[in-house]
Amino acid sequence: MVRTRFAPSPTGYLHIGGLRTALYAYLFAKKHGGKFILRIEDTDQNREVAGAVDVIIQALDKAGLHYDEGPGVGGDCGPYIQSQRKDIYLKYARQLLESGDAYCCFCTKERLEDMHKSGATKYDKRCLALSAQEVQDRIARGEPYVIRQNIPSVGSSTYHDEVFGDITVDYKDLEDNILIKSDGMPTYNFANVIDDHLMGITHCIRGVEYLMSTPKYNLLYDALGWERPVYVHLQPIMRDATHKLSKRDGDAGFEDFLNKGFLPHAIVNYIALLGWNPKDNREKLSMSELTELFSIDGLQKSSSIFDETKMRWLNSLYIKEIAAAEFHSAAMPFYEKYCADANVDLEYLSELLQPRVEILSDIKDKTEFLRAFDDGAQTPFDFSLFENKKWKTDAALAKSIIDECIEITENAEVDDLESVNAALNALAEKKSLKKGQVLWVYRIALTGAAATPGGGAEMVKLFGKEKAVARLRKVKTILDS
RNA sequence: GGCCCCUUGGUCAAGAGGUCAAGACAUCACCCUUUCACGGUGAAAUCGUGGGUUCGAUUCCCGCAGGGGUCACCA
Repeated sequence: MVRTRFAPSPTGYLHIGGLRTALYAYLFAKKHGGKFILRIEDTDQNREVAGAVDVIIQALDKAGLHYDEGPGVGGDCGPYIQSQRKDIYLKYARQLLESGDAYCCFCTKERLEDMHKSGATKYDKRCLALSAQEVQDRIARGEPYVIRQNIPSVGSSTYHDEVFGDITVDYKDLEDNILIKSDGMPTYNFANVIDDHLMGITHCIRGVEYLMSTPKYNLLYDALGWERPVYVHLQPIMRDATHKLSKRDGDAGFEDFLNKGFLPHAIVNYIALLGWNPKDNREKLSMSELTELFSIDGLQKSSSIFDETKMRWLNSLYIKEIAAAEFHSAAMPFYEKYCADANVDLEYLSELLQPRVEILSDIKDKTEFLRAFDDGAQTPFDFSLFENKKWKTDAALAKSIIDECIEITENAEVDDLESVNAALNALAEKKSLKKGQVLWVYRIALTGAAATPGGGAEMVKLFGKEKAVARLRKVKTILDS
């Protein structure tokens, strides 16, 4: 049975790269009828962030990555939070101490620092030479110590990675890393191995930053007599050619994109395609399609650059297909923020906006005309907007038909778009103008904006007759003066 | 710096010795259209570099360059 895991450290937000790692682990497990597990790696007590675990849990839920075992849902291999598993690690550390695969180290941070200053790139194994008696005495004296992994000083290790192939690393390039810190907590290097084994993880899917240290973990698996998992290392998602997506630059949080008005699945769909492809040309894929198509041989060896523009495009596809009511409620927070004083039919506004926004926050710009017109200025907008080179219109033309426009609006059956347009067409005919000329002038007079989410008739319906007429009258006053 | 990894248009990418080197986003043009958007058609744009191997290299090998990763009592 395939078992994969997502093992984030709780930093207070879910990184887009982390989400993609989680997604691949999830898809791989689901594709093979296996289990997807969430484990929290919080062994660094200095980095604790309050509420951070909930942030991750909620984000995974929104993204649709439902885990089978983990905090909150339980499972047979709990607890799933490493800080609650302290004793477990200690037990195996002792076993390693006995077999000689690990040793106690009393070197102070100062000595370690001095070593590095004098050019050393790794720990010199000094404490490995300590006698059993001396170790015992110093522990008894209460001297702080750590437990280090005893890595062979010669030889090399080769292992297979599913995306990078065979990776060989010389032992001399590996340090005797710390397994148990002086506070008794394990380091990632240790906890990760113990937990992956105890939790039955069969496929270890994680970032490339662990590619080089994997031989160390393999040594641990071997020393403990455990079977190594299959490794799948993933290249990072980049902001540009030389920088990773980072929290610091504000372009890395899943929640940030949600707040910008991206739909959760659009984000998931997009990042699925960043570093993986299904070998056919489909790009808009549901979770079940992703599950069905996912395969590690579609994984990319090189890193890829995050392109928000393309994600916007994908998002627009999803926005167009959601139900009108769903769009409306998703748009609500943006109306509250940007259209609070607009006094228009918001449901109708949603109907007009849904096919025209790529992400929900586009609502701000798309509704600019609702805010700009009524700002109390003498001229409600720049009348040069009446000028249209294709239709050959200008303010003078506007002036010549503004009375009729007002009249049509006053008599309009506002909800009946066709009748309003018919009246406008009749006006064009009467004045020997082209349809477009009248319609352009009418829409501009009504909205004062070069681009609006709909034509003149739609705008009248949106504003309501009273407001539409008031606007036209205001324009007439200025046109006449 | 040592070690490990990566390198196809602006971006995501297919391609695995012989292709006019797919497709998508973005860009531009045209069409549709009362604006914007949608949609349609089309254009421009790519194999980092130098050597090999081969009848033939984007594809295989070596070097170089560029980029990334890693060398913590962080994960």
